[in-house]
Amino acid sequence: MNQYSTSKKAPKTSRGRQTREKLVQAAEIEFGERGFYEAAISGITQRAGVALGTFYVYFDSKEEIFRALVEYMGRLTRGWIAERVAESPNRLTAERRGLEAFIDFVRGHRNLYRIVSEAQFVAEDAYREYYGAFAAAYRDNLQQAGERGDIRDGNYDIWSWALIGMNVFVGMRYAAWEDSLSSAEIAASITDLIGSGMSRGEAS
Amino acid sequence: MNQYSTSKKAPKTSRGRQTREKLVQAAEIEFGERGFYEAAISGITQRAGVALGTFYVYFDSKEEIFRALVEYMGRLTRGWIAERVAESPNRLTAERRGLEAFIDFVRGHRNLYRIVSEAQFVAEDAYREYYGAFAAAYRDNLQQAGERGDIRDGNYDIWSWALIGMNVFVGMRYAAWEDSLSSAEIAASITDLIGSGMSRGEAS
DNA sequence: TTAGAAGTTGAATATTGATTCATGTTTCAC
DNA sequence: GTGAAACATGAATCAATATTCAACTTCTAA
Repeated sequence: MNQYSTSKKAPKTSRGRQTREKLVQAAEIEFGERGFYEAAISGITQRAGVALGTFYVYFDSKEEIFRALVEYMGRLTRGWIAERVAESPNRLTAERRGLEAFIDFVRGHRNLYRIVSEAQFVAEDAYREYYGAFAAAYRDNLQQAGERGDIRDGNYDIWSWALIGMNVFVGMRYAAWEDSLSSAEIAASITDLIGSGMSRGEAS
Repeated sequence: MNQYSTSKKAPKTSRGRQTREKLVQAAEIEFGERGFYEAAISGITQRAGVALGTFYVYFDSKEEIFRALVEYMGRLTRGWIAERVAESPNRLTAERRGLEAFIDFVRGHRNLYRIVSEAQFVAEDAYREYYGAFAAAYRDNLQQAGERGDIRDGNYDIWSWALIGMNVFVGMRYAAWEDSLSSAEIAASITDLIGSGMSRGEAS
């Protein structure tokens, strides 16, 4: 299983791989700006600088390139975050760095939200896999942190989804929609919340 | 400003209001099942039991009824939650009840997610208003709880979006996608997380 | 050098469904 | 009882674009 997953149309030469890559990157812009249905294949091929027919050399349909794009964005995002979270001294620091990285990523890929959330209709399985992959990785990290005694016990499955949701919504509001606050400020505020909770310490 | 907002086509009689209401409810199903673009006006009118042309008596376009639907769902959701959160003894209890109510709501309106998130492309302003209204209400609640000394200080704006994100994602995963866990269980796990945080209590 | 595999081209096809509109029906104030 | 406003109807229009395809070009192994 490679990055071309199930397609019968995988490129065989490096020239072909380049063209396919150009198409996927053009699709990021076209789908991001116009949404799946308003996006035109001709828009993608124009942006990629190839002829309309070339599209069908590499993809069977509009839906197929969209799926490929969602997977591509997922790999890109997870890779970017994993790199910047690596070797954090503890889970809370990893959370902070992860959110910072995510916000920075969104600021460089404004179309991420539109693309990913449209996958819900266009390719629901791709959508579930997208977040499922994040959740699985998150859960493992929490598990390990729990075993190290780094964090409290809890239902880490549920926690993972909750933490992803926080990241996604904070990213949407403060990175995709507006960027007056620095990623560090935002991440600090969130880390404070999930580190100590919102209750006052009186009961303990 | 009423629920028909800017439309020039507001119904004038109760017969008209009924027909319009039937159309919006049919739209919830049609848009929810097929998504905005695959949804057909004829599908909406058939479900509502009226003729195709009747649609244009009440709405100028497919987009307009979609906007109306998003607003309608927002009012419905907020109303439902507010009712079940009212008169909670403290903020954490309110959080728990709110999430429980939300999960139950989603289980009765499986199409909520598809509709709301598709609004991102179809009617971005309606989408922002949808979550903006939630966030504003949330922020006010946190503010009041903070003033009462019920919760710690923090950036309540950011916290609001984080908490909404948690609710949305947990609801998606455990209510829209799967419902093996009870809303009470889920809410308890989340309340635990946001109440006390994930750090162990050693430092304090 | 060359065959054929891989890649490229863009005009033509074919389907789909949103919106219009001319006509018919119901309601009700007077 | 009547006229007008409100409401309801569904066949016809029309624009948009995903996909196909037959011809052409580039590359590479032997």
